[in-house]
Amino acid sequence: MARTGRRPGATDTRDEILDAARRTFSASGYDGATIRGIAAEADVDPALVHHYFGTKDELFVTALQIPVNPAALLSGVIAEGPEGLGERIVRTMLTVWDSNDANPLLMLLRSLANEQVAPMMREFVAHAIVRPLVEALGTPDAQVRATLAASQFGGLMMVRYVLKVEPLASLPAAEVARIVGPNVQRYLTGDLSS
Amino acid sequence: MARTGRRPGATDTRDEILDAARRTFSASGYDGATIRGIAAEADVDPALVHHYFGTKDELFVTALQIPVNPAALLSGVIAEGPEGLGERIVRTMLTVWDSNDANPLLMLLRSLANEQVAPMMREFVAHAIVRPLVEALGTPDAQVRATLAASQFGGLMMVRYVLKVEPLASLPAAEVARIVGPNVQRYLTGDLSS
DNA sequence: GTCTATAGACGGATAGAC
DNA sequence: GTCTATCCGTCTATAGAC
Repeated sequence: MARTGRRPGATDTRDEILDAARRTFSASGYDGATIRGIAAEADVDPALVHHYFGTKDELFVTALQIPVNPAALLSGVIAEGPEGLGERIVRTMLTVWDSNDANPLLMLLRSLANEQVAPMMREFVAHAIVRPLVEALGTPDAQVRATLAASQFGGLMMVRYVLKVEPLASLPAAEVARIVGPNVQRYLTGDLSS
Repeated sequence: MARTGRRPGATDTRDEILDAARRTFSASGYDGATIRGIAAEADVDPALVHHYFGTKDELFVTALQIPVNPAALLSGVIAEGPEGLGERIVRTMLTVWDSNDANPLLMLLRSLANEQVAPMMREFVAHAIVRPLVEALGTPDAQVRATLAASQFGGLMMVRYVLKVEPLASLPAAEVARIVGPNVQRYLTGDLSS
């Protein structure tokens, strides 16, 4: 099955453009990325990009189709049974993504991140969310705990207010708080090694 | 303190532009929002926007300065003590944001969300993350549980890979999995009413 | 304070030569 | 298959009249 080396008789310009597109979309976001920029990154003419992939939107969608199917990966992890599932999922996700930037979900997330807004966002999270929590906790591991809590806050807002995934988007605030609260509490004051 | 009605002798065009900017940035994202669009929303000439706020970037920053200081809000919640802090924070956040769209953090988040990418993202989360989990769980509340897990995944990716907030961005995958795993596990198979 | 007019730049997309 | 040339639209930003 291994297919090493360059196949003779065919150029791989198309794949090079695709790779360049993935890198550029991930780095600059969908809006920030330009056809011209992608072409420069791939060292080809901008017209070639259109020639192979049509519109910018089609290129983006094509760039999302990646060999490694994340759903299949997830299914594999699930198949090992419910015990310790949470830890296995997180470890698998992070391990894959730490080592592999060409990842569709990561590319999607980074494509969301506008270059000018992302730094403001980090600033905001650090100052308005993490810092007050760190001061309130006052423990050596406060920074980790506060950041973990922030990750849950951020994900909740993402799912509820931006992506509006049901049923979480429509659940009453009090009910969500009742369910999510204990998890945040564990991050802040609970035993993290258990 | 109440200030009802329009004050005589001064126009409030500036505030109207600012409000329009907040609405537009929240709805369309930073890139998607245009000075022209904001001006139209405020029913004024585009040049006026520049006149009052300078560049688009300055307008964005100004729009972020909101009367309600989220850090102060958070401090108030923290001051009530560590017991039940997690639930109180989540409830306070959601309650404020459910009723008030003119919120800086929410505006930042939505400004991240490109109009073309956000739907793809929702699709991806629903199909590649939530659906496999729902099928694996097979319980009536599987949808809620899977969405909650997705919220933690998303927040983690946001903090670790997009915003790169330390120390969470540099922690080894295995350690993050050990810490975050139990929280995900609770969402998937734990008792949500406790 | 408000608007008209426009400069100036950029990016997506296409036609067509080679 | 690849590139040149270019059209066309959109945007920010400014100068200046009223």
